[in-house]
Amino acid sequence: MTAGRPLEYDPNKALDAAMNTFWRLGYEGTSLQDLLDATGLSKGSFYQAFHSKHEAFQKSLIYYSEDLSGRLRKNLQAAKSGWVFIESVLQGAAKEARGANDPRGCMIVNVATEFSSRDPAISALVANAVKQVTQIFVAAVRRAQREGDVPAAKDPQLLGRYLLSSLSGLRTMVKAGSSHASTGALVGVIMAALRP
Amino acid sequence: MTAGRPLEYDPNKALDAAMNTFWRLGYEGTSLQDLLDATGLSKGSFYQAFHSKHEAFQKSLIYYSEDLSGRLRKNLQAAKSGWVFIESVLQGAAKEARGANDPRGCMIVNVATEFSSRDPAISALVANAVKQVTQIFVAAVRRAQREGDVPAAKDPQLLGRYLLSSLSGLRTMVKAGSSHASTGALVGVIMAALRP
DNA sequence: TTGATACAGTACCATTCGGTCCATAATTGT
DNA sequence: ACAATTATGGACCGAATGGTACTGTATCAA
Repeated sequence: MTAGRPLEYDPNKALDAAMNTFWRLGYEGTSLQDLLDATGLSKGSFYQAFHSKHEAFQKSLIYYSEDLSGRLRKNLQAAKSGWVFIESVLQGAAKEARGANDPRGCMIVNVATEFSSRDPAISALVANAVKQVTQIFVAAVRRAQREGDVPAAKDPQLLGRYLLSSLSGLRTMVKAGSSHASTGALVGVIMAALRP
Repeated sequence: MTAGRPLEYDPNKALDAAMNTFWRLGYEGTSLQDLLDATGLSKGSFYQAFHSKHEAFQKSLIYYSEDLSGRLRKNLQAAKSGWVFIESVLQGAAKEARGANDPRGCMIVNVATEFSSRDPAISALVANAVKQVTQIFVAAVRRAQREGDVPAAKDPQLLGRYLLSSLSGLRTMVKAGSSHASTGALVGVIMAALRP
């Protein structure tokens, strides 16, 4: 009954390319042309795949945060301990410190910064993504408490949010031009707050 | 020898208006029309005062960071103690949590996030602004050490940078939609890292 | 008065913006 | 073979972009 010419591009690849462009340049900073160049699609195909720039952006944001959450969850599972997981995530962010390639930071944070609360749909996506990631950090703290690296008396919810906040602060420092040495040392201070 | 009709607008007011617009909407997000509306200038006057959008943006950023540094320095001097100063700055940021008015965050952070290292001139301004503010936090930590609220053995430079990082993390959480209750509690955790 | 400057307004510029439309090409089930 | 369905690239769209230039007119110092 149905039929039709098959797609010549990989929809997932296209989404990935679009996402990376938005990640790098922000929403306003990304022109339609940038997206066409990145995805390799023609205008027609682009508007057939995503129906507008705005929708492409939303899909990109969802794609990014699901991918991020997935990787974090996997890393937490695979990690030797909750403590080590937390430390490696923070150090990973610190290590992005600027070389030739400019650090893109976390797309969720970038979007939150660019849009604030101006766009309700975007705000909801951001809030949801933050919730997901927070839960992972909370889980990591709980595990670290079970493993004896973090005092059981502390509030894991609070510490989880603290870690997320610290992580995005770290990323901002990196974007603002801090050296790797500088940001690396910060990780120790951040984690000291988890200790008795 | 020279002469001419005097300015009818207050250049400082115009700069202030431009700055606030950029602060709210970002560089790409601000159109020339937005600037004309905000400053009340005609196109002619605008290009006579600032010579381009980009230049207006740079002046706005400088104006913002000098104003910020000035206010912070004054507050530090007037504060009862270094500790109290630090706490009030952090609580101030936490208190911006979203009501009807969307939080604008810190313009320096917004700019760093929007531009990353794409624009060297902007990067330099950001780096300089960060340095200024960092020094104020370092001074606050030093004072808190003298006053006995922070152990003398700690590295004030490191703690100063930690505070700035934490502050911008906090602001990001606010922008991402965290409640006041949530961010307020974070301040305690952040400051715990300064304690023995 | 003269020369210099600044004003508001507007007409204009090329370019880019996001987005639509359509004629053609490719694939399918019948 | 054929109709139905879908993808493709490019022509085209109106609006907005940042920026220039030019009008008069007003206000000053010398």
